[in-house]
Amino acid sequence: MAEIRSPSSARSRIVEVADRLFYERGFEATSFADIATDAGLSRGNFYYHFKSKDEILAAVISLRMDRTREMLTVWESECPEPADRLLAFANILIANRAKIMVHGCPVGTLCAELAKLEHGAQNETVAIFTLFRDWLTRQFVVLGHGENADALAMHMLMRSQGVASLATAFRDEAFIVREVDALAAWLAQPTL
Amino acid sequence: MAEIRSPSSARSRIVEVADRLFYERGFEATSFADIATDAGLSRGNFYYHFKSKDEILAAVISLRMDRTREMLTVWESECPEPADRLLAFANILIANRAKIMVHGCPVGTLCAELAKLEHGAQNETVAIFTLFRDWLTRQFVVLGHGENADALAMHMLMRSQGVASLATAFRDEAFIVREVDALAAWLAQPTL
DNA sequence: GTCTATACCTCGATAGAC
DNA sequence: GTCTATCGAGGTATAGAC
Repeated sequence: MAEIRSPSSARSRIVEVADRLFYERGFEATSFADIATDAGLSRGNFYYHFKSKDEILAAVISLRMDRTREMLTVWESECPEPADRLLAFANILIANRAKIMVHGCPVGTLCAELAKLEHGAQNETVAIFTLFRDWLTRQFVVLGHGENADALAMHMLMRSQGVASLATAFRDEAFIVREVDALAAWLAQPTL
Repeated sequence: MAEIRSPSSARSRIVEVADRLFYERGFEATSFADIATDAGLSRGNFYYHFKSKDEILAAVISLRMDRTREMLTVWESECPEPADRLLAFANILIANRAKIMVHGCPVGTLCAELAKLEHGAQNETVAIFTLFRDWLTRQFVVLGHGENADALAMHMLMRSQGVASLATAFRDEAFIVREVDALAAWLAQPTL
């Protein structure tokens, strides 16, 4: 049976391609022509779906927000124990190490780029960080670290960002594994 | 007495301005016109000093290399104890917190941008990281951690990168101070 | 060494035929 | 909904007068 496309398939295809290219090449370095080519559209037809580049950026950030929420929900259902949930977070670095060694963390690098561009959408990107932050905080609260749960969450986020940054610089897989192990060890007795 | 300019003063002025703009706005987002304007030159005269944007980038990276070497030398002469030298490194985050909260780490953000652009100069930027890495390693060796001195050095670099990344995202000064304190505490008994 | 003028390209964005 | 054609702005880079 022939494939039936929903009316928004072109739109979602654009967002998917933009999401990938913004990650791989950066927001500014990605042109409409790049996205249109990879999405199989003409440049002109592009503006039927998005009126500006900022609109595409907003859609991409929204997509990443949704996927992050989904991922956190999956971890919650798959890991009844908060300790295992925190380990699941740490293991993103292992699971995505190939891409991280080439393009860094999707959230961190976009946030840094938008900060330098003084782009208003930086706030929306930070909101993805906040999603992680609040979720991590809740796990630390359940573990009995209510007092400084948020500081511990920020510490975990910080280490994941640091590992991603140096992984991109040195492309050292052993470093990533070593630091994830160290993070897991820290999780056994988290202090600040 | 009138100011006497060395023949390379225009050149060094360009590099200084480019260094600042590449940090504040990013490499790609900075145009020749931007640099020329801030350096007080016409666009045309620009190419008398630099034949291409990549040449300016190379000069900027070289400048940062020199300044990093100089900084490390100063720390060595000001701090006889390796422990104090490591603290001096950690304190860059405090000293530069205002700029870091807006533009991130100069080395880390440039390295991430060049990685996405697949720019050959990424290797030269990583060399600045290596300068820090080797210097930190030497301090840990003197402190008796010869076995995993390099891993400890990478861990310190990693944490400074992570702090810079989240500092840019959340613009939280208290977070920086807290994490530098935590890093100092870790330095008292560094483990991985 | 410094300037103006300009070539040539790609960018984001628009108009209008189909 | 998709296309081609095109605009104006801004990018890198060059030529040539002074």
